[in-house]
Amino acid sequence: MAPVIRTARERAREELTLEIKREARRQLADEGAQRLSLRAVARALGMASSALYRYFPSRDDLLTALIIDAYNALGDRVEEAVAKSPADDPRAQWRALCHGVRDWARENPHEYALLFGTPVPGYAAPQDTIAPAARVPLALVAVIRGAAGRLDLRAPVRPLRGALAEQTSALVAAMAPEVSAGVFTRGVVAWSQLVGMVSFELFGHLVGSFDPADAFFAHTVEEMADFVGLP
Amino acid sequence: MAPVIRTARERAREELTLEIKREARRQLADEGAQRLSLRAVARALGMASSALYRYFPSRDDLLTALIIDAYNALGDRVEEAVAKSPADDPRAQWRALCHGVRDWARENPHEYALLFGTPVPGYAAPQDTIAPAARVPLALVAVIRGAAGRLDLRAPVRPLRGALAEQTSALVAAMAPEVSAGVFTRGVVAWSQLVGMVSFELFGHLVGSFDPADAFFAHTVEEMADFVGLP
DNA sequence: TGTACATCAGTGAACGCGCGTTCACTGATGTAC
DNA sequence: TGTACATCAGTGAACGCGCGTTCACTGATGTAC
Repeated sequence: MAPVIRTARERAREELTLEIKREARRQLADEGAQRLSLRAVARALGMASSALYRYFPSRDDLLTALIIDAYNALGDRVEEAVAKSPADDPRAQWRALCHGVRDWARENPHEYALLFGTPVPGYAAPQDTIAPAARVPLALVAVIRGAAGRLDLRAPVRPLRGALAEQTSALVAAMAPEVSAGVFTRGVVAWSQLVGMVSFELFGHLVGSFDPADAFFAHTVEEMADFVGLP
Repeated sequence: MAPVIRTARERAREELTLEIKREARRQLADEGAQRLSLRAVARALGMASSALYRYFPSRDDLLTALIIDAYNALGDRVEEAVAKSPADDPRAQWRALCHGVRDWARENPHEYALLFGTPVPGYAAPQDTIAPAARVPLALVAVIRGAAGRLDLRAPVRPLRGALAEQTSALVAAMAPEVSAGVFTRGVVAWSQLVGMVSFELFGHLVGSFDPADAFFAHTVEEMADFVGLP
């Protein structure tokens, strides 16, 4: 019963939804998330502001859509970068992942801030954001899994105790059974270091010390690869 | 000629300046920086909103004052925590520093976000914020300097090349001449990791994995102490 | 294929709100003689 | 010590702006017979 060919209405709706998001993304890139306004988007598109409510029930829903799109844009970029690296070279893959995150962040600073900066006040991330948000962490886990069995840990991992041992073993069992719990936590440490470093750069905390940050970034990526034990 | 005893006017001005900041800080804690409004502060204090302009020339100046106060509050907390640790135990000092940052951040999440989250759009940090902002990094450098000569690097530091070697040697010469350039960069890596990890926790990126984060945090602090080579 | 009705996109006015900042003013505090 | 003048804090009205959201409506598109 459902027609394969979309009706004019359906096509128009899909296109306008995309155009609204595109315009909103443009304003986000210009001004940042907190200055994003439905009325300004409607104005730029030449529509009445009330018309947007046919497409997004509220400003927060538009924001959610932008967040999901941003996570997916970052995920696409990173997955592609990793896939282009040699399949048997975890260190090259890790390098690609890190530079993918940084390059995307520098090209889209406000979208990066929307994902990893201060949460928008009063906004609660709905379930739909979880899967897109997990893409880069999952890519990182995949890189480490690909190196399982040939990891080279120069500094021994400290044993995990108590609550941490439980949290980690649940995650390892579900995501990376061939990786040791200690190495898995090192991966999480490396991931938080990566985001911390990119945030430092974009949010201006390296001005006067390691700015420009290219050399520091490249060096740290290698150091953290060592830390995780990637061959 | 300048009187030692302040006039009533001067005392009133100092007190009201403090009260304005106190109220602003309260609203910051409740709602976050972007919802902070001069009019709401004035309302809470029972004054006309125009009266605040006798104390702060604009909203941005009030924000700057809050940022400086927040950096100093964090700096006080961390310096005190480090000072309370055994003078000859760099690892204990590092531990105190890290937990000081995290505890303060959890107690003052919106102030932490003001310092380390998304920069307020249109706001440019003036010179006055630089020194307060440097306090925790300087405390970290002091911890590493105190360990100079007895560092225990299990994984060798990669050599610094080109621009990074230059940036680092300038900083090391000015701040920590007894520390090697490689270890100095590891300190910066540890600092960015610390902020990344605290941001992950406060901004909700550990929900569903390492939340609650106490055990993960404590473990990572030790791992990063190893990474920097603290005895 | 043509008609009658239902669905839906988009409009424009309005509600109710809050904001930062300016300005002419009043009245209290401080200063110089 | 008392007076005349200058300084300053605080007021209240106003400017000019923007926002999210609702609602009754018109007119085009889609659907069932």
